[in-house]
Amino acid sequence: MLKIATWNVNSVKARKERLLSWLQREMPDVLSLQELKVEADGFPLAEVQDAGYQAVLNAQKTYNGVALLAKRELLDGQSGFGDAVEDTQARHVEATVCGLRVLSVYAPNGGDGAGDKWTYKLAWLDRLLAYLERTHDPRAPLLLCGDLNIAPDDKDVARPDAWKHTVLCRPEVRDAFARLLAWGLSDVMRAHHPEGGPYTWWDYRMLGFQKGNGLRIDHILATLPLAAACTSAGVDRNERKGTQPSDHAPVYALFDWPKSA
DNA sequence: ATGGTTGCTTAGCAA
Repeated sequence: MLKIATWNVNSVKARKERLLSWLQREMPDVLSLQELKVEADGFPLAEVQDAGYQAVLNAQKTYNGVALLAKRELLDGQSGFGDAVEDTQARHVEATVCGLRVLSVYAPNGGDGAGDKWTYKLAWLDRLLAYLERTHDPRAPLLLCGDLNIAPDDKDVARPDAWKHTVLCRPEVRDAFARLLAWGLSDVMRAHHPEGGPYTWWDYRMLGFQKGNGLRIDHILATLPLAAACTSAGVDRNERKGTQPSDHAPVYALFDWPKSA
């Protein structure tokens, strides 16, 4: 059994104690992190290693930054799509663990949906798909984990009318999500929660969590050989409570898959 | 329509 999780921690510095205690309590085999917001030397590597984890980082100062943590060896770490685009934002890292290729991604938010940030988001999602098509095989065991900044369906939004025209819900990004699935990825959360949700993010503004104004924008997508082995999936909603929470809760999925693979 | 909160950086941006 493999436990895979993904968590946008919204600053690994601000979330260090929460991250370490969550790791020790939940002991996922693999944890995908987003929004580290620190350079590599600001990442709490020694503490993470003390907790029994290896790490592969694509770190960046102030914004973005992604990582993969794992109890087993992380092999062949790689960052960035290696395409023709000049991109300074750290939004992708991947590695092989337990025979799986695992990607941790932080998709652009898209801002107000009018300017450069929106153009960049749509282009980045296109580049992600092109990268998968170019470098990966959907018949192989692969996991795409992270904050895609897409709520795939109105069922994934507590108040769909309020969010309908935003960058998280517009048809363009829902189409990008659908194209990832068409390539060969399966939304394991949807498979185990066909009713929609559970939500993974609540805006700090407007006291989103307190008002139940959530969306499902963090995802674990699996190619078919792995999706078939997924036995359950959920969101650790409690981690959004208490003092100094991230605005995202951890998302996890269990797979009937050998750790030794 | 606007506002509300948090984090990084230090007044303004990003989410």
